[in-house]
Amino acid sequence: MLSKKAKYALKTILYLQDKQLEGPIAARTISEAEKIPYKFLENILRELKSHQIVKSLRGAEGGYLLAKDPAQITVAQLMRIIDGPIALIPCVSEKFYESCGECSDEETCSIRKLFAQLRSQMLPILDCSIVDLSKL
Amino acid sequence: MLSKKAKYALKTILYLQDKQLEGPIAARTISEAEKIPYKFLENILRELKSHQIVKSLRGAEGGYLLAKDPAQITVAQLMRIIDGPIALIPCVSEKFYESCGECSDEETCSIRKLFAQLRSQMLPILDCSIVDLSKL
DNA sequence: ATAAAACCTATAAAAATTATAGGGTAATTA
DNA sequence: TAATTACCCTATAATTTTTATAGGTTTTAT
Repeated sequence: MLSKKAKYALKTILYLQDKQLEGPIAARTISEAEKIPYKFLENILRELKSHQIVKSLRGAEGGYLLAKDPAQITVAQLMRIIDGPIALIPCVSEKFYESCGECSDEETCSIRKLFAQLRSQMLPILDCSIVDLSKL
Repeated sequence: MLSKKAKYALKTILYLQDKQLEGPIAARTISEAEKIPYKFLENILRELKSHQIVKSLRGAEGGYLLAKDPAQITVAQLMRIIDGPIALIPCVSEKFYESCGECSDEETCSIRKLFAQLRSQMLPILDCSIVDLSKL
């Protein structure tokens, strides 16, 4: 399941995309519009900023903006930043690979093959850009 | 990510499938062979039994057996029993539907459409029977 | 100057996951 | 029939992860 945090992040990005022309949007504004706890949202925004998904302007009249063309921002990117791997077991994760430890032989592990297959089917769907979301 | 518990359950079922001809297998045996904490395994086996995945024989020489043709047992079934929904958000789950609460309009929610699509792509892969796992 | 807002670190609270404890009950075998 | 084996069940503890809050610092526009 997606974490609440990841949902918040998605909503935040969708909101910023929507209000792109209005200049920087304050975290407080997003918090109220999307009913996200303000301080929690700040943490999320900081993570998104550190991954160059959003940028920010400080001081009065400051706020957040998308850091790049929304067509370049995908759901998979956001999920990875907030929740980590897309894959359901770590030993088939591309970006967050870890040995399961438990299975003795990774090559012949039958569970592994299934989840590798699953991951590669999931990926193209999640690589959907946030602008294309509304066109589904 | 799959929970450790779900991995344990998968391993257990695979183990039982392998040892099918040897009659009932004691939880202790599975626990030692697969390095699953014994008491934790008992809990898992009880859940699997309540869902008619395994059956049990009590007393000395007792143990667990698959309750049905392994061709009829799928990875998706096991995941649902142990971890709940396959879907990544509850409002697109078939067996565990719940309103997200957060989005005002489920019909037009753009996130929802993506995850509905994702779920329907995941399902056929996870509906793989445990006997077919080794044939991948 | 003042107010608004991002920035940052730490901590707390809640929930979920993982694991253990301790006894009860049924069946087998000696 | 007594002892042993192993499933059955409920409760609780320990750990980890998730969610949320607290309290400040720094920056900037007015």
